[in-house]
Amino acid sequence: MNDSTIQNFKEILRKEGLRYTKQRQAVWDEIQNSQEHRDAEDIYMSIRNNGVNVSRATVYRTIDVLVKNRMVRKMDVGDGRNRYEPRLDDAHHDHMICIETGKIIEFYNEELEDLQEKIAEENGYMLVRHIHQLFVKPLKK
Amino acid sequence: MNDSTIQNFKEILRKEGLRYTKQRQAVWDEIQNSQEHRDAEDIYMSIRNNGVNVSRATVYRTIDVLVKNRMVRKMDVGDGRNRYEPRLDDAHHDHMICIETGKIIEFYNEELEDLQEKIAEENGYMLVRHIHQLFVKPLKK
DNA sequence: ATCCGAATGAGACTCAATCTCAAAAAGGGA
DNA sequence: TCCCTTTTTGAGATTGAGTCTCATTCGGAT
Repeated sequence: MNDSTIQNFKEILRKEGLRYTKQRQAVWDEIQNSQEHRDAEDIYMSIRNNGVNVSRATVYRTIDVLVKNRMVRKMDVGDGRNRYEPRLDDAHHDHMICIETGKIIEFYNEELEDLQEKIAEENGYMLVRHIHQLFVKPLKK
Repeated sequence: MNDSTIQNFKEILRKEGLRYTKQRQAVWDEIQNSQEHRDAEDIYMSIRNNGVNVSRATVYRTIDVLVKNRMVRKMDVGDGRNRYEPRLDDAHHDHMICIETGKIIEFYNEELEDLQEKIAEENGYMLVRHIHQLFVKPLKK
């Protein structure tokens, strides 16, 4: 919502040859203003509740642009609905999903990251990206 | 297709309170006889081409039983279609997917497995299962 | 061989995501 | 500011993997 982020967003649209519209801004604002892992329907409804008229098609189309430009991270939690979270300039992290409560916990482990690159290289490949989710349940006390 | 696997399959059906039918056997045969990572439609079509009449509903229902009983592994490669592979008695492994060729390479790394359990525990959780996929591209020579 | 509850299958349905295309809006030029 | 061309939007249709329904068929215990 601050000026620099808006400028950055406009810059990306320009680079992609796309126009700046209030719908696109609303999608980015909505994702950016919440640090949660939300699905497209949730984002769509929130924008409408804020009084901005937008369609699902536009929400999905805008998310694609944001994901492509690494402003938003798309995550598949395995339940059929993708979740989205802002990337801002924070570091990479993976997710732990509690199978009892549905809670999503973020984690980052340097050793794990290095190991993955090493495994890819040992097989003659270069690591481009990865999906890593731990499905967990609370430790019994 | 050999006797011991058929007996094992019958045993599982009995344990689940399910009947032994030629459709269920055909689904298990089809998955078992190919070490590839196949989608449900592919499995369905192959069975029909082999002359066994079966419906998609039965294929999906049977796969659920096989997955539950750890005879088949279900994997989400992120393109909307789950893939299935027989587990037989081989050890656990994860997958590396080449983004240029679509090739799926299996890998297993003990250190990686240990690290995941450690991370879960550090957060007060117990690791139940995980999804781990490396999207890679060939190293330039 | 009979019988009854379980299994099957054709097709309806679900639901996230994508597509369509007429109408609306952006933004550059004058 | 007003035009004009091109892009964007949105309502609703469509897609496609997977699930559900329920009348009919089948397994298998007796």
